[in-house]
Amino acid sequence: MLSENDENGKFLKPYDPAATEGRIYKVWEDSGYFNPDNLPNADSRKPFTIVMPPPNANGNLHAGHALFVTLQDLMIRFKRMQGYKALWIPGADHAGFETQVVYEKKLEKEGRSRFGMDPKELYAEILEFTLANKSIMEGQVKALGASCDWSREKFTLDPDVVTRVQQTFIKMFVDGLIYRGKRTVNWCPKHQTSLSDIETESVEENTPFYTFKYGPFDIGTVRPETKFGDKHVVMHPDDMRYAQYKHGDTFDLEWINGPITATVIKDSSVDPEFGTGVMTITPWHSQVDFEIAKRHNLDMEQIIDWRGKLLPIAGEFEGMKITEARAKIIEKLASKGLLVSIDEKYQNVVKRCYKCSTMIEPQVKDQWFVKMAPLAQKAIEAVNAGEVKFIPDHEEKIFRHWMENTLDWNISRQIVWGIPIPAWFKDGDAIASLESPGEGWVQDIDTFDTWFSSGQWPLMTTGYPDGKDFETHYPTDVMETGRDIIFFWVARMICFGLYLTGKAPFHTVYLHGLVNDAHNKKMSKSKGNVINPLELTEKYGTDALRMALVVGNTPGTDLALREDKIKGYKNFANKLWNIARFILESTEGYDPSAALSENDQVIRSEFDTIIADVTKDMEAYRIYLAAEKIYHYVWDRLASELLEDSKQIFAASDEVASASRKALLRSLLNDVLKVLHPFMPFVTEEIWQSLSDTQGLLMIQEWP
RNA sequence: GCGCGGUUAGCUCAGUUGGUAGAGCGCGUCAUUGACGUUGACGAUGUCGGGGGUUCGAAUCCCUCACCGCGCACCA
Repeated sequence: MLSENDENGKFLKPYDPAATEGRIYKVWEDSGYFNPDNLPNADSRKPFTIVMPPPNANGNLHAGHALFVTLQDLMIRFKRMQGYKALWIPGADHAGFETQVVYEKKLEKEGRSRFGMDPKELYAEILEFTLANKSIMEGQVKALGASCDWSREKFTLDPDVVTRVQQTFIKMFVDGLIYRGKRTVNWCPKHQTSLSDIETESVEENTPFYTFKYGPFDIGTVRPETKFGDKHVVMHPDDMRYAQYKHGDTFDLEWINGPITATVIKDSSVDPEFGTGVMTITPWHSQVDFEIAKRHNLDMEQIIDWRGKLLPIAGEFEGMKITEARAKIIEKLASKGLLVSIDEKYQNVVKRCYKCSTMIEPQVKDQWFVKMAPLAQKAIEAVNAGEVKFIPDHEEKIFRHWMENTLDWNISRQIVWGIPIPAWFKDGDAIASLESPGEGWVQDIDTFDTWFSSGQWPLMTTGYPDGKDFETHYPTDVMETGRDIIFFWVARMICFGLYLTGKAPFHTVYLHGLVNDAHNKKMSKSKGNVINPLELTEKYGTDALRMALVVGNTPGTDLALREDKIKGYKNFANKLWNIARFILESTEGYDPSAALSENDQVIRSEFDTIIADVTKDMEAYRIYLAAEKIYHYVWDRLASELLEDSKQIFAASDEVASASRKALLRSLLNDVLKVLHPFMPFVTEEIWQSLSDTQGLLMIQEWP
């Protein structure tokens, strides 16, 4: 019998994750096996590689991080045990705009503002903030049991990454895939930067639709405050109602601030069915109008400044915020008898900044753009060829749909926190170069969209183009990440990978859903329903949290994280603990070579069938099923039936039957620990270390 | 407007190639101090969103409708 003073006396008490996990993690880390080069027979192993999505180093880990760490660690531990050279590369993302937004909020709380700050000073402050967060996050990733190779950890601002990202930019510029363009961009007046199309949210809103008298025409608009400079009236060339007006005709009219001269433009992009079939254009503040103006070579003028206030062209309205100006402008037009009608029920799509919900102001600005069409074409081809597979597979349709309709990507950001764009300007010329091309050239002060660098992450982490891991570990195997960043990240990684190496950076994309609260509502600070995963690991143990995140959680589906579910798996960890205790106690001095009785052989092969089934599920990434199957075997079959049955056998005085059963239980326990290890690494390793017939770390045992 | 999901037990969700419905939590009854910060046995609750079709057989395949969620979208 076990006693308190025995080496294994700990089994007399319930399993204590808090006293176990840190110690076990250190044993693993010290073993060096997180680095696959140190694994037994490393050279003959086939590589299996996962690049960890680098968490944004601007805050604590949230429940979504816990999910991806768990899933990826599961895959890695499974493959490592299966004999692969399993490499999981951790990292951290400086997360350009995201981090800058977080830091600006912090400044705001301190009564400071980034505007007016010295850019170098601001950069240094954010860097310090980011590095501090990065180190906290590393500790949190470890607490979740991540068996990633810390010796290969990368940060998106590592000097080699920065240089390589800049070189990609230059290469794309030379290849004609990046151009400098004066085009309509999504401008956030609060954050004072342009944003890509996917960094805006289109929200349908009720906005009154005004119709004004514009000379002989009635024109409609939802934005009267932009209309000061409108001097072109556009209609469809085939619209017979306006056949008497010829393209290029001019006419005089009374407008907001007095008489102006307007010109008739015929353009087939105008929908004759909409409104009166006539509109005026504001090319500087509307993408559509900009396109029309460009087609007809019309001049364009800025009406609203970068802060969202009216410029001198607005006359008496100069300096007013557009929101306050609108009502006053309508009032003035009405008093002049130019207001025809108001449709109060009009539904309009408004773009908003995805971070602050400020209304995006379209502005014309010189920016760097990536030509997406040729890149997207290659990506679609790769998917068609089966080079990249999506789990769940319907995500492929979503990917395809986006890729087929993708617009050029604005990669310039007017913020300091990011990788500098290696570009130089002189007399309207723009070129890409790391060094100054000569006298008179001025360096671009913009930085890259953070996804321009993270899009190259699988290349950076494996040492593209000639690093030691590139040959062995690129293309990687699985990209496991959130469904919500399929466009931001997955699509771009595939494009960059194909462009730079001709190979997609991974063959499988496993997309998980969101981790929501217990009622399946999205977690948010404002709702106060944010669950901190680290608190859960402290309360229930990491193994319990991991199981709760994994069981029944199908890829692509959101998960409702319930504390009672985690508690259930804490009980399971304890159940396993007590199974071990029972087996240890009742098989003392057993004979490992005892022959199994016929019945025990059946029991053994029954478990072999379960193992084969679990293995199949794991290989097909049906982790949610694999977890449930092994759980049920352990609890319902092994504990509830086989252990109970064994008590009878041990009580009867049949030496042969007892010897057989003892050998059976030990063999079942060993393999249960192995199969459960990827799911519940801590408790299984802890038990493994207490068994007399086992050697080395469970972590590197051969999968049964 | 286009696209993608979902709708299964009170709640949160599984159901891998079509073969008479499952898990966890919760609930009810009984037992047990046992290897078990309990656990075990038994049990109740479902016309698997509505309708139609294919099939010997449909939660599962097809069509259609409804509702919920999400993504994309330059009609002023």
